[in-house]
Amino acid sequence: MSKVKILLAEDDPNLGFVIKDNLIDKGYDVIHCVNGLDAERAIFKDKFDIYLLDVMMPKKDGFTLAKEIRDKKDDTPIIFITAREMQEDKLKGFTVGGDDYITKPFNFDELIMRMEAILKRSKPLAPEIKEFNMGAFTLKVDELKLLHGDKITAITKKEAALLEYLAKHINQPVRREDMLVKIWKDDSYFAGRSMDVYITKLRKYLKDDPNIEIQNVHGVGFKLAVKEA
Amino acid sequence: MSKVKILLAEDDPNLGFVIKDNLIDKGYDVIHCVNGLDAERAIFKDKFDIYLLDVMMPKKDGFTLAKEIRDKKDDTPIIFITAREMQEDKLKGFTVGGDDYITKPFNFDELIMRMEAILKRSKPLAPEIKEFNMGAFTLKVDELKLLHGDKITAITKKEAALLEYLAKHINQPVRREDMLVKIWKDDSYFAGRSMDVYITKLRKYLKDDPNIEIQNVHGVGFKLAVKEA
DNA sequence: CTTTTTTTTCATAAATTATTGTTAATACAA
DNA sequence: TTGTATTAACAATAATTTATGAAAAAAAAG
Repeated sequence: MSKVKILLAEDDPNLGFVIKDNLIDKGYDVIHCVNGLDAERAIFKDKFDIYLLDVMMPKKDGFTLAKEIRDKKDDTPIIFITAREMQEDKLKGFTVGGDDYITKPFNFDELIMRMEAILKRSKPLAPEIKEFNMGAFTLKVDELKLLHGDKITAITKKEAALLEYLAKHINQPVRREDMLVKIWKDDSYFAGRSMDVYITKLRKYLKDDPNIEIQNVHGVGFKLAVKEA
Repeated sequence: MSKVKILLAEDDPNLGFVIKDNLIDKGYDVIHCVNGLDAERAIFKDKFDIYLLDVMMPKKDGFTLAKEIRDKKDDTPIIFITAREMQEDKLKGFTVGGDDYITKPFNFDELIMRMEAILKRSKPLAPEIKEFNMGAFTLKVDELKLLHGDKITAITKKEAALLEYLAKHINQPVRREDMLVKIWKDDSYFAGRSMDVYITKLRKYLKDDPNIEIQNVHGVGFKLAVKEA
């Protein structure tokens, strides 16, 4: 199991460093942003396991960030940090999709335990070996390999991610938008064109088995269709 | 979706009833136990979606209950309720496998939101399949399929949307204007003509079963009429 | 820093679906 | 019954969406 990756958005330099150091000490991987805009950039660039967002920050507050995260269909856990013991803030935090709330000054162990409690629930969706069978093929996601009989094709990370998504929803249509948000993290025109290119590549890989194909569902997305024997 | 079932273990009769009534009011299914032993019995007898355990209770305290729950490999979410603002209690609660912690007196909305935040993560979200039966046909909205016996007809997004609308109001007239606004988002002359084309298409699909038809209701709209056997 | 691999962009073609135009049929009211 | 508005059906056109090769850019590896 690789390290848990945390985005810490906290503008108070002292508190921020203390939290960061302690978290790193506990074995977490921490990216520390000192204002809302930096945090926003990190959110759109990288993937984290949990967000620790200060509510009051210059440029962009924690609630706004949380809303942007959820708008991206990212359901990564969010814990808010606030200086005030304000009920309205707590409720607002949950309303924008937060998972928990911790008030400054806080006991560091409590933060750790709240984090662990949340991660415990959001993690189990990670089966150790990500392997999918479709028709005559086997996709080994982490090894970036596509197996067909004794033929092994090396594929790229994006190819694997896309095929994994299709394989997870085998024989049912998946929406373009969902795949783009999930894999490209960007539902734009060009991301869409890029995905089309990848669909073409995957089709080439899969054409060895006539029983499996990636069908287009016009105006909706694609479907990995397998004909049963 | 069936009701979320809560075990509430709270010995304070006033507080207990207030919480129970409020939860029931919010649409939850609540079993209320007034001491630790009753709660223990309920835990071993029934299955719940979430536990709300008071820490301080006669006969058996909340932490012990939590430990028993976890010992029987039940990972149902647990929220502790406590009267004291004691850090050690918080930590102990998490240590025995609790998910969250709420201190008396608490804001009821906060409890609800904390519960929802936890349930959101512990529930495997059901995709919710939109499916309609009409006569001998089954419409699978998201799969863009119309099934009739073992015959599967692929239909387009708009056809599916229109037929879904009609199916939702089966055997009752729906106004042209309503369908246009809902599906075409445009109640204009040409949108109306377009819809007529779609009605024609749908009629072709449905003509395999003489018991079902899209009737025109002159000056009003259409009606998906099914003759019962 | 250079090379190699991967990913994105671009241009264009192809496929599919949606809308519009036209004409005929039907229903309703006077 | 007759005139008018509404609806049906089909064909033609338009618009949108997707496919694909090749080139450019970006990222990773050496």
